[in-house]
Amino acid sequence: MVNKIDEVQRRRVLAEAVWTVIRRDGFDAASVRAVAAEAGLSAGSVRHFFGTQNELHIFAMEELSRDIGARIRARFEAGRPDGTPPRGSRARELAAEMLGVLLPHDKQTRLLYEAHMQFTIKALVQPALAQVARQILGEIRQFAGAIISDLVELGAADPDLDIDTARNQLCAMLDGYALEMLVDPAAFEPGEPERNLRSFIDSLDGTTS
Amino acid sequence: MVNKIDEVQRRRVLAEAVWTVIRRDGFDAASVRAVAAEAGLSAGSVRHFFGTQNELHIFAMEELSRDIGARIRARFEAGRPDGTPPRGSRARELAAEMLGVLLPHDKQTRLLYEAHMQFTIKALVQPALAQVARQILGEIRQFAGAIISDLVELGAADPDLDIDTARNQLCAMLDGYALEMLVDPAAFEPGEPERNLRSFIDSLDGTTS
DNA sequence: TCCAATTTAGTACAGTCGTGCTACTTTGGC
DNA sequence: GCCAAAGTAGCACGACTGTACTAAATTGGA
Repeated sequence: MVNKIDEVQRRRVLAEAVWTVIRRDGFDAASVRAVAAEAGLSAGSVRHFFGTQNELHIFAMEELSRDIGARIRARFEAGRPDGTPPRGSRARELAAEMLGVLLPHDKQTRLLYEAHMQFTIKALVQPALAQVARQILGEIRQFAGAIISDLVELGAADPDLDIDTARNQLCAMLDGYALEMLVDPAAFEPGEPERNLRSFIDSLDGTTS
Repeated sequence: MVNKIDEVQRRRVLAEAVWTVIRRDGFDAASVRAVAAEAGLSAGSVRHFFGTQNELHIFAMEELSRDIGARIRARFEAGRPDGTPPRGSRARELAAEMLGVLLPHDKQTRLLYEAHMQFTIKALVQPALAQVARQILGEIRQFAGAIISDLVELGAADPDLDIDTARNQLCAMLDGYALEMLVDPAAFEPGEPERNLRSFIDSLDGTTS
């Protein structure tokens, strides 16, 4: 075996090249040649790791999905360093902070979301991508649901709260803010989406705030 | 003058052909030839009404923006047939109903939004489209703001409500629901987004519901 | 009926595309 | 040093692209 290069890593590099091209020129600009050039390879070499362009696209989107999922789980677990989350007002504050991981406020998150949105919208017309798109949205939904459930369990939210409704509202708000912040970042003052998210979380508390 | 065909109408027809192609295969599939074929014309004929492909794309997006704006204004005015909107709980109910015009629940709205999203995401990588994209988002923002303001003025919402915050939350929720409903319509039960929107509007009332 | 302006159709050109294919270079085990 | 496998580069093919251009068809006014 003369396996000099790490295939897994190489596929990862190519996936990231797809993201870069897509962020710069959109999904359909991610031709085999353009991705190869971005990664500093030849088109023939790319074909050695991905049989078809579609395979490359799907892998790149799945890899992005894995990245976003990992970000979410990392943030969720980091919010509970000692295993026992705080209660009351502090619990809501922490919840809002954790939700911030899903907003494109810093450069890195923004880059991630630009590619994510390009993939997601292309998935509307390319069924092979639709499954992955739904998976990412499902991950966000699950994350939001866990946060809401926790708040109720901790007594930091109205015990009579309709969890499904609150989770769906929160999800929509997250996705909507992400979209709006990508399209028109100048429309928001720094920290504004985060504060509004916090405000929503606080409103889940039945007692008068 | 031998102006036999209506240029305005012809440009509208071509814009709609752009929407159709974009909904079916994505933004970049809207080539001059594909749009011409969709409209039943030749590429040369399309070029007679639009000098370049970019001009065609921008006009198609602006036309869509105008359509959405008109839908919003029509719904807003239809909600006030006698000029004086109702008060209290009925005011909130009406507000939620009006907001429904921005959700892709029926076929026609869905078609409109599929094209809208394709344009919007492509605008992330095509500055010439970005201005139109921000304009549409601004229109939604203005609509949501007007509804919130009305509720406060009518005494149907907490007088101490932070209007900007509520408007931004509502906007994000609208955009997010629209996106999610396009990507994964099966994730929502019939009328669920509308009910959740209503629930949010109701929560703006300071008094215990 | 006929002219002239408008509209349409079609062609041509220089690019880029995905993919299949072949030849070349590199490299680890012997 | 040598060989075989792995990786790379590059070409060829047919198809599609935007745009420029020209010739044909259409049609209303005189």
